[in-house]
Amino acid sequence: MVLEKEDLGLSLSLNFRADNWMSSSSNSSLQLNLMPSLISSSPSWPSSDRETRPFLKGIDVNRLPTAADADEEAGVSSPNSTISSVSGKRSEREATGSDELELERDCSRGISDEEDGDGSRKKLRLSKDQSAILEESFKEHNTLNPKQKLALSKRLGLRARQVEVWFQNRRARTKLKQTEVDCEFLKRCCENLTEDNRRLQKEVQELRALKLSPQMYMQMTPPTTLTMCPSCERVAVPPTTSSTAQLATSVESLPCHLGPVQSRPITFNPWAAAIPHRPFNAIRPRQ
DNA sequence: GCACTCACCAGCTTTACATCA
DNA sequence: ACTGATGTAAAGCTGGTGAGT
Repeated sequence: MVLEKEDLGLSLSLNFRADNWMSSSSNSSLQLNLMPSLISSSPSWPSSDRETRPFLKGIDVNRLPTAADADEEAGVSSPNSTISSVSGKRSEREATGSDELELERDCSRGISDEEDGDGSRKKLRLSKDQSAILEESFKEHNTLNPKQKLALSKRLGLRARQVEVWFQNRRARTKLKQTEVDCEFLKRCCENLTEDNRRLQKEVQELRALKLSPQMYMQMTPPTTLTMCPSCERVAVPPTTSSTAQLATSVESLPCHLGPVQSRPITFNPWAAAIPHRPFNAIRPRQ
């Protein structure tokens, strides 16, 4: 069975406003929708398929939490993290070799009396319903507080650690997808700029050719300079003749309420127009 | 203020499993 | 039917950070 990305409920959309891309305070413009469009389509395995799979020979990895799991949920929700978090002290802690620590570690690995004890790691495959519920929960909030984690783990019949891991991996997948979208977008920006560059180079060549014939040069319409009234933010209508004098007086004819104003040329930044603000709504900022 | 512990997270890796040629 | 390559997702490992003591 091959699952396409659509099967995972991942959908992408590129929506951006060209005028606010560079603004750090702008709204999210490049939207990435990684939420399940169809909850029922998200799981890796159909439940019927799952029932026939041979991979659960040893233990039922979807078993309800055991007493050890209950201990975990009661406070040691992330035993592996707990160990690893004390990065500098890890060796110290392991050197102590306390029974509690070993038990805790075993719990985190899913090792229990029910397992065959050969050290092999049995892989959990979430059921269709479990995946759907997790996706639904992720859609609401991509991180879980301990209370939510506990409630979800009980609802799903999983260990809190399993729910935690699922959310971590899900965030990672979301971010990876976001990166792919960003790369694709930047690639297109690059292509557009290359095309612009080619067009402008051609224009420069043409202008240089015109410069060689002064008669034509004098007949040319002067370069348009847009001006803006600083008070009302309106753009002045550019002069339609080639008269330099009229061009010079165009500032005074601005639609301004405050009398003579200074002109303000409008600058156009192709990057500002082309590159939308990079959204990361789905990604929670690091603590 | 400082040291320590704890919980959580991101990033990367490993591993089990499914699928396909 | 078997097998190796490959993709995917669950889980492990490591280091960083903030909060609490």
